[in-house]
Amino acid sequence: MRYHKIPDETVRRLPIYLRGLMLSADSGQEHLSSKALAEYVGVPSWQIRKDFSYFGDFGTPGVGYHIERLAREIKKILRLDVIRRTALVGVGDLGSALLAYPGFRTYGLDIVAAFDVDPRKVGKRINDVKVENLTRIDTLKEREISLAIVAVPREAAQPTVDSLVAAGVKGVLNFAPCKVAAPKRVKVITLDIAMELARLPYYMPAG
Amino acid sequence: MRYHKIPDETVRRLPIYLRGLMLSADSGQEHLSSKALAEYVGVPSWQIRKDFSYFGDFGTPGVGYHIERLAREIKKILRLDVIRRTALVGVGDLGSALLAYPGFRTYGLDIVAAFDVDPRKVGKRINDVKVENLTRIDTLKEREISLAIVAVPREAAQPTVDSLVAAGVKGVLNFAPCKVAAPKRVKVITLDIAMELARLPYYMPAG
DNA sequence: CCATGTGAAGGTATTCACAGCC
DNA sequence: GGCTGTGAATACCTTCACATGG
Repeated sequence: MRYHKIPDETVRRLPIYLRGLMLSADSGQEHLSSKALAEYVGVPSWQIRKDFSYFGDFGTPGVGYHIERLAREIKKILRLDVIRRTALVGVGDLGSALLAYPGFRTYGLDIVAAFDVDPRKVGKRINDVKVENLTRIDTLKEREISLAIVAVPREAAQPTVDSLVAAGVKGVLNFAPCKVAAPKRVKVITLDIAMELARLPYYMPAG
Repeated sequence: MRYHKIPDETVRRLPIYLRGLMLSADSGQEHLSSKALAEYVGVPSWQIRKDFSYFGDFGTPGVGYHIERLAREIKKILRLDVIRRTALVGVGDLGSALLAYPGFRTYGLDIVAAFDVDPRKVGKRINDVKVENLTRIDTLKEREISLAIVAVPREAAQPTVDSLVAAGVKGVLNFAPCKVAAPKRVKVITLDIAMELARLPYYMPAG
């Protein structure tokens, strides 16, 4: 069943598979079965096969999937096969931590610019990135930066996203705990850390 | 339709509603319609009404929902009506940022203990919490700490969760980018920040 | 024989439209 | 009139079982 529309839930899982594939690439093996990958990532093997079936035949029956090839294909689907330069807005505690966070590299993503309103932060260097004044946000387009991470206080989130959109950004990862509006050509994913912690107690029996 | 089983997706949205209710509580209004709440939180009004319908009749036709009462009820459902003390393991960049993060308070959650293996970090005070040696993790039970946040490197995640489970923790928010195993009486939510950023390009048209 | 890929079945969540109530 | 609560319809996702292919 080639070239079907890929379900959102599958897209959500693709980065997990990619991570697993890259981890298992170190094992020396060239191929990997859906069952073995399932072990790595904690998703049932039939789910993995179903997910992969949405975008073509990449496995070999009796053998498994070619790790290298599958990883490349997933990157292509996720559009991680071209360089994606990312900007960070808001260099507070969380922003600084994100600047130092090595995890983005896993997916070929890099934070190459950082902005803040606070003049005391402007000019600082964190992890090889110089913090710039927020007013310079309009240089993003010419610098070919199409992704942004928003780590500003809640009140500043909407104006921040507005200026990012004006600067030509196409995708935003928002850490501010609020809804932000954007034209639908711009994808916004909001990640409210506290919210995730808040739904844990629901699943805890007692105490 | 009272006392139905609450769908997982509804549980996921409850903290959003709670946040919206608390924000709108400042408006001076006593009541709020599903439509008005929809504006605040960015979830359609029919979805909100459906979600609330799973746990009883809290609204008044023609008037809306009593903000205070609904907020209290949601807290009860999420089991946020009792004190939930939280521990943090791993006081690196991300861990430190989480210690300073004020957002948990929104849900009545507090980080009251922090642990790290690095002796240079032990003894430090961040945001009124003293960093303790990791070996003291076994004191969690007697200190009535049932939630934990894991912000350690990937390799350390599984052993960390193991010792948390041994120390009686019932819920874990894991920031390490990997699957972690735990007995099913313990709920683990893994939040891989880079993964969220990685699925943005998929939704971006071009460039 | 082993592992993939996929129709079909089953389950869950979203969306609609409207009856019922203030 | 306005807004809630909900059955019914729809869409979506998961799970299974097995035919197919190396």
